[in-house]
Amino acid sequence: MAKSDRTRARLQQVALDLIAEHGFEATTVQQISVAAGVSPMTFFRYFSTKEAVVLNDPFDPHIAAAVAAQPGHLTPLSRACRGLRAGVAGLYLPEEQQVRQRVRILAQSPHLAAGVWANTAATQEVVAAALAQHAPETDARVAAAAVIAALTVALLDWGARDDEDTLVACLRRALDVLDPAPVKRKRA
Amino acid sequence: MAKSDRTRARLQQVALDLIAEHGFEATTVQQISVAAGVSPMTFFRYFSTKEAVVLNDPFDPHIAAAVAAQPGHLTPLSRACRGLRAGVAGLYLPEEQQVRQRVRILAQSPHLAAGVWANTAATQEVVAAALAQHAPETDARVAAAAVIAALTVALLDWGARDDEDTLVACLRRALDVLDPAPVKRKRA
DNA sequence: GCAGAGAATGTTAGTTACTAACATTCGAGA
DNA sequence: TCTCGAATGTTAGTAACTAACATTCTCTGC
Repeated sequence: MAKSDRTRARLQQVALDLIAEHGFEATTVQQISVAAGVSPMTFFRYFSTKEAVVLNDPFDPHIAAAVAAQPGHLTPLSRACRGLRAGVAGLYLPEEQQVRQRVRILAQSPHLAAGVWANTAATQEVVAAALAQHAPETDARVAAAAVIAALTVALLDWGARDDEDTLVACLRRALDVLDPAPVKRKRA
Repeated sequence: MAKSDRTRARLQQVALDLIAEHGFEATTVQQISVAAGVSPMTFFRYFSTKEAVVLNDPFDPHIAAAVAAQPGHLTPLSRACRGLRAGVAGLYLPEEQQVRQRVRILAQSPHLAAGVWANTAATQEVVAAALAQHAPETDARVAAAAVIAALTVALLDWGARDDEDTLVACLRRALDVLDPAPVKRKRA
């Protein structure tokens, strides 16, 4: 592992610990850098903004393919939901508890929650592009935004709770709210 | 009109002009204040952040009542959409062109677009609360978020375009994407 | 018209996020 | 060991905000 990777990991770990303890706004970049034994400048070389250290999009653009693969005769919303369901199903989360810890931080600061939404812009675009093959562009954008918003809210909600619910199940339920057709036929 | 109202209006007008011309990031609070003949401190007394001068939520919390009035046997998504449709129908926009000018500014900066979403938090909550009477809370939140996201994207999309489309028609179409049942029966 | 009260604004001096330009050290391979 | 490039530091600056306090307006009652 290169030195830079270690520094980045150390910065992020220290940042998450401090923020979890004192809150996002109350934690300064200076504190983080000092605690990581590094100068503030170095922090910004690894994370372009303070938000970036805690924000990282769990949605993978590869789901666009899954969306595009859905049959074109469905409504844009259904296509998006079914595609996302397929994408979510393949989600591999090695350390769910650590993910939850981070999401918890996000859920607590409205400022960060807005950042999460902004961070999904790329995902929204690819989903919208996939939908636009069979629907007007505006409709595609609207459907994509609705689905991603639903997943985002479900994610934050999951982070705020403290039960045994699994993230994947939670996301699936969110999709069911928008597209209530999880019919699993044994055979057509 | 009190002096404070005039100052606020002047600051906002000057800010919108400058931002429309040079962009949001490129316009400093200092420039705005000077152009308005006032000190930067005064700017912040009227607008808590630079964003606030351009951000103001067009969604009125009174729509919560319309949502709550929808029949409980429908799915949360349908209830939300039908409620919002009723709310949007009663939308009165005196100066649609000025609204569009402002929305155009919002649509151009990703940072501001995220702010718009954050600004809808209050509306989301009241819609979710109205839905929660007949659905699990998480489902209610998810449906509310999806619907508001759809309207937000439709709003920004409308601002980015330059056609003769009216905002209300645009919002209605967005709702149709999520709840394709605008059936207008003559008589039951 | 005028005095006083309270609102509106200014000044000063900070803190924090972030950037640019340039100097320095560190680490791995020749 | 030398050397080159990566990693980091330093310095100096800009811009968004904030707090505390001083000043100037503006309206109201006399």
